[in-house]
Amino acid sequence: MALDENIYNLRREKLRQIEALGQPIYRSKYDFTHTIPQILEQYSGKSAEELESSRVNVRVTGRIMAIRLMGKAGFAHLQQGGQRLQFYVKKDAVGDQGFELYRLLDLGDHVGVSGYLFRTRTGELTVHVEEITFLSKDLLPLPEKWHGLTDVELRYRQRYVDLVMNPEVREVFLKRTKLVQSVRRTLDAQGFIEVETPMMQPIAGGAVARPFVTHHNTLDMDLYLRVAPELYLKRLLVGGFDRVYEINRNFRNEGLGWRWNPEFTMLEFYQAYTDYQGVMNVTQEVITEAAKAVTGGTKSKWTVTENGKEIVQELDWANWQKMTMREAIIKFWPEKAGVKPQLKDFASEVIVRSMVGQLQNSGAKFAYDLAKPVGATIAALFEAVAEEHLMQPTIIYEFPTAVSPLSKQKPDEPEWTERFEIFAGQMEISNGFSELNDPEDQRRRFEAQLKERERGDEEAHQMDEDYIRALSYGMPPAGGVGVGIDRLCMLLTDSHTIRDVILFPLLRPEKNSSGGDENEAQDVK
RNA sequence: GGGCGCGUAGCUCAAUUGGCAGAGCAACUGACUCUUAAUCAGUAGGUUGAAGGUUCGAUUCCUUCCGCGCUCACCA
Repeated sequence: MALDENIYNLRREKLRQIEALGQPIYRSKYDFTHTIPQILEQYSGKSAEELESSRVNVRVTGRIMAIRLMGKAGFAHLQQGGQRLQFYVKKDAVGDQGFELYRLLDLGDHVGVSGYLFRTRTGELTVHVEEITFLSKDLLPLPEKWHGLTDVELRYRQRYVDLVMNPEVREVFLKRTKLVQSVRRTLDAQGFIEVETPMMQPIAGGAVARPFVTHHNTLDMDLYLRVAPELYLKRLLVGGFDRVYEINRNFRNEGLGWRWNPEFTMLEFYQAYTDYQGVMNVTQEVITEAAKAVTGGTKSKWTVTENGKEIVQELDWANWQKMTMREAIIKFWPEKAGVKPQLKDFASEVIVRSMVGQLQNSGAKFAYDLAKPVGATIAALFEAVAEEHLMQPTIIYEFPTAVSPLSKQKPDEPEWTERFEIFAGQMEISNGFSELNDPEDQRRRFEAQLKERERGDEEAHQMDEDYIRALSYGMPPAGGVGVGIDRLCMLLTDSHTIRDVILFPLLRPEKNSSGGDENEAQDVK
């Protein structure tokens, strides 16, 4: 049983006693004159004398986070908007009934107090209460007051308690809101329009990932939760919306981890008549502005643990590193793997395979599949060799065609595409490219993906005939970008798990009785 | 799915080679009209995640299960 029944029942009894005092329980409104942050902002600078000479009457509400009773008087702290304000209750000032109510209050209760501001002997700004109004009862005990709630599972399962107890958690989510607001502001100012495209799609396209499946009863059809909005946004380019964006959830039926949650928030935007270089610039601006909105500057802290030691890195969001994927592999080629490859080596499948051999002989962990096209092997080399070194915001550009089914090829090198990704803090946070708009080329790419699928690659892209039809009506040249909002938020708030930037991350279902009940155990399996 | 670690009161944590399961906060009773980790006196709160095993005796050792965390794999 998750509830503490003793305390719950005691507090219900107190609720009855409060009702007996003539206070409506669970009343519907309270007219306040200030929020606690407003009072702190307006009166923190006022001296005791100033407050005394011009009496400031206030009505404020909040949740009681600390309470001290001393016979016929008492102090308590109210919390609202992440901030706290003390109030002082004196039996002489609130009367017998008012003081009886005060005696029945518990940590966590919501009250409204009416009175005037003063400073205590120790100088703390405090409300001298003349009337106290009961607003809502906390029937369950809050966590212990100075350690707070640290159990990570409880923090995620009961985020509401986490938010009450841990101001820094509240702060992260406020920053997340600032981030998203900033992204919208930057794109709106450049004439982008925000749209909403289907979350439920008959074909899960636009990214290579396993989808969630659901079913519509009336139409008796399976639908996929989208893995990306990409193909719909590009249909809008065909339709004449030249600058569109969407900030919304994507769903990928894959593992959970420090940077993966099955549903995550993605910004995607598309701009007609420009290429990957054009949208790269927009993306840099969007991210730099977001960093300013969240941190006030262009730099953010990123704490890395190396060999048990915490090292604080400073990520500079106004200073972008830039290199091609091939250059990155060469630059970060490990010494123990022998001679560095050269740019021209990537054109030879034989040499790329020998690079794989070199890397494996050096003992590096390296997952690859030689049955896949050579481009996929190069991308795997990049991940194995370079990704862990990409700490500062870095743009990696020119990706193999084999792993870029929706990107336009480089005119002079058809094995490579006009595509870039942005990395920071060893995470991929963005992916963009010149959009493939040749319907026949697109059909061939889909067909190549179908072969991968037949080979057993469940994540290979499906054929989307309607998308090809849309392209056949003519899509303007365009660049498009996706930005992982959760990961960007992690980087800007020094959060090292995606669960710390998602209010309600996915968790295993909670058991409704303690212990290993066998029937339930089977259900879980 | 593999490896490592953890699970003790509502919360945060103790408990010697395996020898009576404890503290602080929260709660309850009482005292206290400027406290702020309020203080003081007292009270209550536990199937030590679950099941089984070894043992005179298990929070401690073993097995299985459940849950959580970290990590590897998967996730362009």
